Amino acid sequence: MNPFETLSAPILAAFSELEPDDLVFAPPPKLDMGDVALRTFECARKLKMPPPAIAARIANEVAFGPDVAEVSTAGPYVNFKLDRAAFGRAIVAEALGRGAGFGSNGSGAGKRALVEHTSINPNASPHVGRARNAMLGDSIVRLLRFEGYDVEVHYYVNDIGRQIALLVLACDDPASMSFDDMLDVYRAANARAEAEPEFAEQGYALLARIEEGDAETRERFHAITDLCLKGQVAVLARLGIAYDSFDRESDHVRDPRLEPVVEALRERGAVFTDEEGRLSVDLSKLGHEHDEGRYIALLRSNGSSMYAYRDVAYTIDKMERGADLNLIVLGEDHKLHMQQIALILDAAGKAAPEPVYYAYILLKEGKMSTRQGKVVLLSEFLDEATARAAEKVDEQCTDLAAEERAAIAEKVAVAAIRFAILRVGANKNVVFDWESSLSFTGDTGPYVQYSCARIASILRKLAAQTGAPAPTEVAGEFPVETDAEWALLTKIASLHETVAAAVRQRSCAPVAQFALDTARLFTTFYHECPVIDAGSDAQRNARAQICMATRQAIENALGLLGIDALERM
RNA sequence: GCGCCCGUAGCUCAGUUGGAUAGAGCACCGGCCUUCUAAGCCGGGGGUCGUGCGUUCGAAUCGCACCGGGCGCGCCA
Repeated sequence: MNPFETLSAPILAAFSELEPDDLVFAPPPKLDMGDVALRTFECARKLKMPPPAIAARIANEVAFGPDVAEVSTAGPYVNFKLDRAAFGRAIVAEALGRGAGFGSNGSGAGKRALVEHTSINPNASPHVGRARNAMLGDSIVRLLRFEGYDVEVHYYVNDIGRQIALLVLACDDPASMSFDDMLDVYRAANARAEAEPEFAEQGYALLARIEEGDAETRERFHAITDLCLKGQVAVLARLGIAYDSFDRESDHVRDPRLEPVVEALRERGAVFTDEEGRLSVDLSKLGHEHDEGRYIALLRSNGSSMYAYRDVAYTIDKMERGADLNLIVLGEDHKLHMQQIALILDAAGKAAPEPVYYAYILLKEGKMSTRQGKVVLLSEFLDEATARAAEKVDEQCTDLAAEERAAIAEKVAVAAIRFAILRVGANKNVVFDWESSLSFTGDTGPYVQYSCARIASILRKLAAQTGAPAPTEVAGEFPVETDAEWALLTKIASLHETVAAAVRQRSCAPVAQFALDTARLFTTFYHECPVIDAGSDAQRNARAQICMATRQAIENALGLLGIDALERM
C-alpha cells in the first residue's frame, strides 16, 4: 500500500514511542536533495527532543534495507536517496494490480451513505449556479462509492411552493407546454404576481387546496412539476449525474412522526402560538444564541404546513433510512435554516444530516436570478462548449466517424465545466466568465484528458509495433533513470492520501488538483522520456508501464470528478 | 446592526492536521512542430499572502481587532 513502509518500519522499530502517523514523508523541495524526505517535527514533539537531533539519530542509528541508498540530514529533515527502480516497480505494480480500485482506502466498506443533492425547484432549466450543487454532490457520491460506501442519492422535489403554484396557474394547458417554454412562463408568472395581488392570492388558494388533499389540484401540480423535473434531469444527465430517488415535498405535508417532535419542543417550553396564530418554535430555548433566526413557524393558523415543517418531516424520513453517513449539499443561503432544523431535531433526540455548503457562482453583473432571467443556463453553456470542442476534434480526428467525434466533443465540454467547478473550494464565490470557461488550455479538464489521449496514443502505437499490448504484470528489470519518471511515480503513489483528504474535507477539489499535477508531470515525462524509442527493451517496457499506471491514476481521479478519460481527442 | 463564509502575482485559483526558497494557469515577453497528438513543452518578468497586533523555535495556515466582498436574518423554499 504505502511504498514508503520500507522506510517507516525500521524507524518505528527503533523508536517505540512513535506511531506510523508521526512519520510524514514528502518530496523534498529539490530532487537532488533526495528522493523522499521525512520531516521530524511530529517525532520531536513526541520524543521531546529538538528536531535536528531526531533527524541525526534517524540518519545515523537506524539500519535501513538495501533499497535505501543514502540517508542524510538537513536540519530537521531526513532526506533519503532510494533505489528508484525498486520503489518505482512497487508503485506501478500496485497501480496496475488494483486497477479501477487504485487509490481507494476502502474506508466505506460495509457502510451505507445517503446523499441529498441538487434538489432544484422544478420550474425552469437549471443555470450553472444551480449545477454547482449537482456537480459537488455527484462528485461526493462518486468519492464515497470509490471508498466502498453503498450510496443512495436523493433529490428533494419542491413541488408545492408558492412559486410552483404561480407556475401552475400560468399553465392552463400543461399538455401543450414544453420544458423550454418554462423559463419564460415562470418569469412572466412571477412578474404578474408582483403586479397583481389577486393573482398571488390565487396561488395561495391553490396551495391550500393541495394540502387538503384535492386530487385534481394535485394532478395539475404533478403535471407541471413532472415536466420540469424531467427536463432538468435530462440536462443534468448530460453531466453524467443520476439519482436513485426523487422525493416529493408534497408527500410530507402531514407526518405523524412530527408529533413526538412537537411534544419534545413543548417540554422544553419552546413552542408557542404567534400573533398570527402560527405554531412556532422559539429556538432560543434550544440553545440558539442570536436574535436572527430565533423564531421559526411550522404550521399556519389554518393548520397547513410551512416549509420548515415539511423539511423536518423529510429529514426524519431520510435519517430513518439508517445510513451510516448522511450528507446534504446546500447553498450557503440555507445555512441558518439548516441549523434551525438541526436544533429542532436535536431537541427530539434526532440527528440531522451533515451539511456541505457551497457559495454562489456570480455573474460579472451580479448574482444570477432565474426570476429575472439573469442566468447562464447549463444547457446553453454545454452547447457552446461542445461546439467549440467539436471544431478541434473535427480537425484533429479526421479518421473518426461523425458520431464518434460528436461524442468526444461533448465529453470535452463536460470535462471543462465539471473540472472548472470542482477544482475550486466550494465555499468560494466564483465569477462566471464565458471566455475563461470556454478555454481548454492550461489548468483545465480538457488538458487532463489530453494527457490521457497521449498515453493511449503511445500505447496504441507500441502495441501495433510489437503486436501485443504492453503487459500489466510487472516483471524483470525496471529502470527508473530520470527525475521526470521519479516525480511522476511518487505523485501517482500519493493518490490514496489525496482521496483520504477529499473524504475528510467532503470535497473532490484535492482530487482535481491531483489530476492536474499528475497530468503536468506526465507531460514533462512525455517530452523527456521517449517510450517507443527508449534505449532498451527493459526501459521501453518500464516506461510503457509507467504510462499505464499514470493513465490508471488519472482515470480514477477523473472518475471521482465525473469526467471521462479519452482515448482520442 | 448581528451571525456564517471568503480576501494569496494584473486576472482565475492551489497551498492536507502550522514546517525547507509561497506554487500553477490565463495574460505579457523570448524560444520549440522532418521527433510517441502544439488542447503541448522550455525559459523570463511579475508577491507587504487585505491591514494591524498577538501565540510559537517557526504563521498564508491558529487567536483578537479592523477594512473590503458574498450570504442570511419573510404566511419564499
